[in-house]
Amino acid sequence: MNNRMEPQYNPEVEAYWSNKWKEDRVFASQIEPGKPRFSMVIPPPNVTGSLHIGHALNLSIQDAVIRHMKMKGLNVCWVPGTDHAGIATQNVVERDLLKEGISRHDIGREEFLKRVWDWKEKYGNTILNQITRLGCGVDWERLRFTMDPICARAVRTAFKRLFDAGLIYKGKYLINWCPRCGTALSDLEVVYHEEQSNLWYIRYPFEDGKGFVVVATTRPETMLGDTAVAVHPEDPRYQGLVGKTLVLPLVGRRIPLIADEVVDPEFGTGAVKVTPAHDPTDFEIGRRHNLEAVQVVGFDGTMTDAAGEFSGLDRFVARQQIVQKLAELDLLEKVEPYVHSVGHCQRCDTVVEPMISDQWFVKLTEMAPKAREAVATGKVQIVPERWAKVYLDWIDNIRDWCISRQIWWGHRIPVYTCTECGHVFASEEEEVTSCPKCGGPVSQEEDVLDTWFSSALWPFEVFGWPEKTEDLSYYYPTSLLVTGYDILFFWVARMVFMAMHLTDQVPFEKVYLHGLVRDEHGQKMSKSKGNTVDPMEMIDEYSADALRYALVSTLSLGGQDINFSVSKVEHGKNFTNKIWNSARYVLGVLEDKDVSHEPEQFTVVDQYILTLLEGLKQGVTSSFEEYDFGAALRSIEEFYWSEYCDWYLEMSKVNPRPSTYWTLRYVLEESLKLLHPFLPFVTQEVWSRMGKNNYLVQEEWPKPRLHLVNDVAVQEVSKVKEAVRGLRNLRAEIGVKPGQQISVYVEGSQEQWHEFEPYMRFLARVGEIQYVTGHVRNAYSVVAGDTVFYVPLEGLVDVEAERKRLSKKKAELESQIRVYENRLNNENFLSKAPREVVEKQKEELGALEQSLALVNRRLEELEG
RNA sequence: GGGUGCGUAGCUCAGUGGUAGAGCGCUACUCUGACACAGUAGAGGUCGAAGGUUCGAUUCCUUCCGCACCCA
Repeated sequence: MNNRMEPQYNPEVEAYWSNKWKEDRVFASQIEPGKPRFSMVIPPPNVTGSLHIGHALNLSIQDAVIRHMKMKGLNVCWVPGTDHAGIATQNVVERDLLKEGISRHDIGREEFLKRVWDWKEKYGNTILNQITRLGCGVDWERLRFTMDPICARAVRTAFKRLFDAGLIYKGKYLINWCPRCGTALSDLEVVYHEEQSNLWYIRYPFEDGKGFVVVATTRPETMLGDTAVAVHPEDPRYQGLVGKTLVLPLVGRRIPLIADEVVDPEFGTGAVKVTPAHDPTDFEIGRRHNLEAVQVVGFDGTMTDAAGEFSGLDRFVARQQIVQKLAELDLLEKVEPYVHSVGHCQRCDTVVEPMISDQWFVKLTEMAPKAREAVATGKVQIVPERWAKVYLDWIDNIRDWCISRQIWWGHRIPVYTCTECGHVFASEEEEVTSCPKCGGPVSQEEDVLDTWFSSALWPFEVFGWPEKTEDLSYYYPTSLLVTGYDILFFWVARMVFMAMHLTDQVPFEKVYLHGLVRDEHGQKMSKSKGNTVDPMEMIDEYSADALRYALVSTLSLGGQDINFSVSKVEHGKNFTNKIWNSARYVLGVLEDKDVSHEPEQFTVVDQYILTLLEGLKQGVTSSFEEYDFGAALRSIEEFYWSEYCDWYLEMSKVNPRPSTYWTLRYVLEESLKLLHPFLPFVTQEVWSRMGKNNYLVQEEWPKPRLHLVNDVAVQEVSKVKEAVRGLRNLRAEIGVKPGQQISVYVEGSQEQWHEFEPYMRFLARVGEIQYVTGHVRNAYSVVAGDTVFYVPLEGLVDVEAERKRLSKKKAELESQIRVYENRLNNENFLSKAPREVVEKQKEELGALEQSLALVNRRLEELEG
């Protein structure tokens, strides 16, 4: 017995190992010319954030991949880093300022940025420490932050190249505006939720006093900015009226009644108000019909001077008052309850206001073909494959990307205007003081770039782009990207766009998109629902391995969302303890044994476990190749717990031989290697307890050793298991005390069973064993395959109980036999099914019939 | 409106063209010399519905129903 190993695994060792991996630079990667490499960049988490359960899943998968690849002998490089997360970070720091009662405008841009950097220095390491704690094998020497000078340089260069190529432009367009954040947003940053509201029907009188047109709207406050009313050109209700002039209520503006194809005659009255300054569809109508755009909602969310008497009111207050006023004037025909979808700011959930504004855009429409081709041709392979279609559909409907943000924290747009000659130019220099044309003074754009603009450069900027570095040529394109499907458009697609244009290469060869983590009943996790789980609490309470187990073992090949539950983490912890204790036992047994040489002969039982191990190695390796991490982990657990521990370890206690010791150790070691990518800590800890001085991740990934395979041995042992199970079942049913031995008379082949007698004795608590040819009186019986085991007991056998047991077995066998008979009596089956299938069915039927015959005979004997 | 995924044991999920498996939960027994974070035995399912393909469908196809998500 190895006294150094405690009876319970103590996960406190995890902190020790995660620090050791870091200190010993186990995952630091250097260029090794000629050696195949495997490179990956972390999806950089928000620097202000802390690890959430989705990160934990994402990182657990990547770490499993990295460790597996390293064990396969590749030069692995996993680059860690954090993202500056413009709006989110700015919001956090602004909130702090607010506590002091000041706004960022009070202290100015420079001072504000200083505060953000201070904040980052102080709290920005939180998430990095958490990544360490999870056990991630990242290359810490390559740590990057998206605001590092090298990344800033990459952003400027990327911007300049796109700008000079005419792929970035500035213009006045209708964009999504968040009045709370005070900035433009891209289309992707707007989230829509259904809201219960009203449809207001408003009368717009004709100028000539002959009646009115009723328009239906969900946004009465914007009527102040209406510059037309539109109907569908073929709508019979408005034939002959198009072209007439209406008087805009409350404002008095003369506006035309126009016809436009986009109007849906089914909506409301078929007539809609047109507000080009505050609605995307109306903006388009306005362009087609040369309508004026009157901005009535300001950038702060209050009504502008153009709103007349409502000027200065919040847009929602204005809505109430306008409706009330219309009602007073008898211009409100009716109000209907209406559910519609309203856009909100992804960051702060404020209702987004469409605004016409001068913003910077990337012409994704022009960049799309190359990005499309990369995926369509498989240069970038997306796993699971179905996401490729989603990606292509998105690209086929792509729109230009609004990249300017009216905030301070982020990469400032590197565009300068000469105040002398008016020359506008982009520069990759950090500081630009004079105009390259006339030498005059210049002023830089105030806005910063969308954070995703810089994230889109991540896979190449971390290796030194735009410099032609050795790192870049060795590690780039990266081998794999692992991320959640929720940022396919935000990030994955944009990386492909940028990489194809700027590096002429794909950013990564493969993308594995995993699902999102939900709560145990499949509900989305959210703070408001209170069903979130803090991964760090899970680690503290159960261990990082246990958490990783809970996440990864739940993964399926289809990339479905996974339902997280604490009970899975608990199970993970139980599993690590099982690993610990089985190793504890094996090491105890092996203490004084020499297992350095592979034996020439193995027992059947050794061969059984070795054969299953070979199958497992093959299965796990191919699961890795298919990105089926859940299946890989589940199959190792199944093997390790249900075969190695439950059967082999127990059988090894019976007459152990030198081959038994060797097999015990070999299977343990190979299992630890297979498990290491998933449960790095407990496997490493056990590995070192085995006296190994290296890191398990530096071991070679198990290779096939086919000479150890023996399928006959597996079949033989299966028969032993069946017999043992039958005898245990009998013991339980007739209430034999666990400690009490039973005698067994075997009616079957002594040749077959003799070798396994010791195992039967041990596993089923069997004492005396005799072989007989006829039936045994006063005994219970167990039919297993072609053998009957009789178990005589002191005292009388409960004939009724025995009859019941056998009848149940008989019924089971008969129903199975019926299925096989039906099949084999079917002419079509015999003629059309493959020969080997038919043969197999016949064999199976034969075995079942043999068992049934034995059961029937026993039942008859009971009568006699 | 267009698209995707999912409906298998009480719960959470694997899985396969030849009458279904796991974990948790449940019942009974065991602190048996690695592990009670464990072991042994057991109960529990017309694999969402209807058609079709097939010798044979829980598995492949179609339609429908229900749930979730994405896009407009």
